[in-house]
Amino acid sequence: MRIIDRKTEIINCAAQLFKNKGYSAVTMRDIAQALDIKAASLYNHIKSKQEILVLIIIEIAEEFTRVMNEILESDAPTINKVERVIQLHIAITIRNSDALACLNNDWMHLTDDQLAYFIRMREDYENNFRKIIKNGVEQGEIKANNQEVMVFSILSTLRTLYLWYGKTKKISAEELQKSMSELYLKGITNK
Amino acid sequence: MRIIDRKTEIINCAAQLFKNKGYSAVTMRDIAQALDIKAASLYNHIKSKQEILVLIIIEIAEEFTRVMNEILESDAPTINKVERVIQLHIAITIRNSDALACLNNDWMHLTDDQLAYFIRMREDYENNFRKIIKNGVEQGEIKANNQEVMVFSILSTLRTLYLWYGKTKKISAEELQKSMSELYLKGITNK
DNA sequence: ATATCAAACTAACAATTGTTAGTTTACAAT
DNA sequence: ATTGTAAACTAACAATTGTTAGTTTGATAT
Repeated sequence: MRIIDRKTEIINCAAQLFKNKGYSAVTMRDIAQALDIKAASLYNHIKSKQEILVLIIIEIAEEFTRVMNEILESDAPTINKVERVIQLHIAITIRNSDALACLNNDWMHLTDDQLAYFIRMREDYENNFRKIIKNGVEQGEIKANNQEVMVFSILSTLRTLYLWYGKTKKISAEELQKSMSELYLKGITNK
Repeated sequence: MRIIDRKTEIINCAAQLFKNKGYSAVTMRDIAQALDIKAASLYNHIKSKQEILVLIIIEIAEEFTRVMNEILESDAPTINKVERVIQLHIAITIRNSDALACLNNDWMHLTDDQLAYFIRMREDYENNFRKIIKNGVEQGEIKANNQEVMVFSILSTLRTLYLWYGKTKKISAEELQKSMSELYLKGITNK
């Protein structure tokens, strides 16, 4: 076992390829070639192509689930909770944008139990964020406009952050966090 | 030629399948089966699988390009232009969400000229929206916060609208338009 | 009745897919 | 020196892929 073991190297390499072309369009030979080995050699480390997908997606999904539960259970004001959700997405995007892209685009290629597990986590995540917003409205912190639109707008942006981050001139995590909070909390117009 | 000809039926059917599983994971036999014919029969109507993808994506992309240019050239206030962009995405989402999903997820499977053409349209679209925001800042209509964050947040939401629209309890195009404008222009917080 | 033609069919192809079996290599520990 | 082991290899497989060639069907117009 090295500092980063071979299996992890394969997972990371695969995630990068999946990000660019999608799970289905990437072959085991593609992954092998990127690592400068033969396709059959991959099977010394992983069980199947499916397993690679599962390992990429589930770990990230569980992290989202875990942190979201922490945020939900805290007794901070709603605005603070929304900020922490934004922070969570930024942090994971910076740490592992390849896996995030894969989670977003290729989750439907999971099968059976793993697929059901993922879908449940995803639904729970959305519902928990919905609860945060709803609670904010009840506490008078947040406008009583269409809550669904708020929920999906914010989550859409956060989920596709990986498409933007690092693309234009570099922006720090702190600045991104600040700008996004400002945008969603106060809007874009003057006055 | 019927009211809706066979080729269009194939395109629409394929778009729906592509939406669910992605271009690469859908086989010609899948498309054929959904139409209750054999795969080889498809080739009486279309030239290749690639052609289906091109026809789905390019038409929509050109529509976005065309309308964006109209909006950009108008002399309406910035806020009005942003609202019209929102309106554009809502309209196309409602009319053809399958094709929109395909454009979003499978554009990278275009090849050669079509790929270059698409990428150029996409870049132009983003740049044009960026110009609208920038102009709004210069006119004093919009806050001088991080403009990039505004651009990508709004476009992210608009581009993934197809994932949400029609999912929860139905909301009219007008109400969606109103809620989204309100959200982005004024934010979610009270006061 | 005959000809036309769109649109389906059957059968097959060459290439590519994920995967398995069995073997070799190179280095570390005994 | 011998053994063990991680990690590569070659060769091949059965299935699936997009696609082509040639044929049949069924309705419409002459």
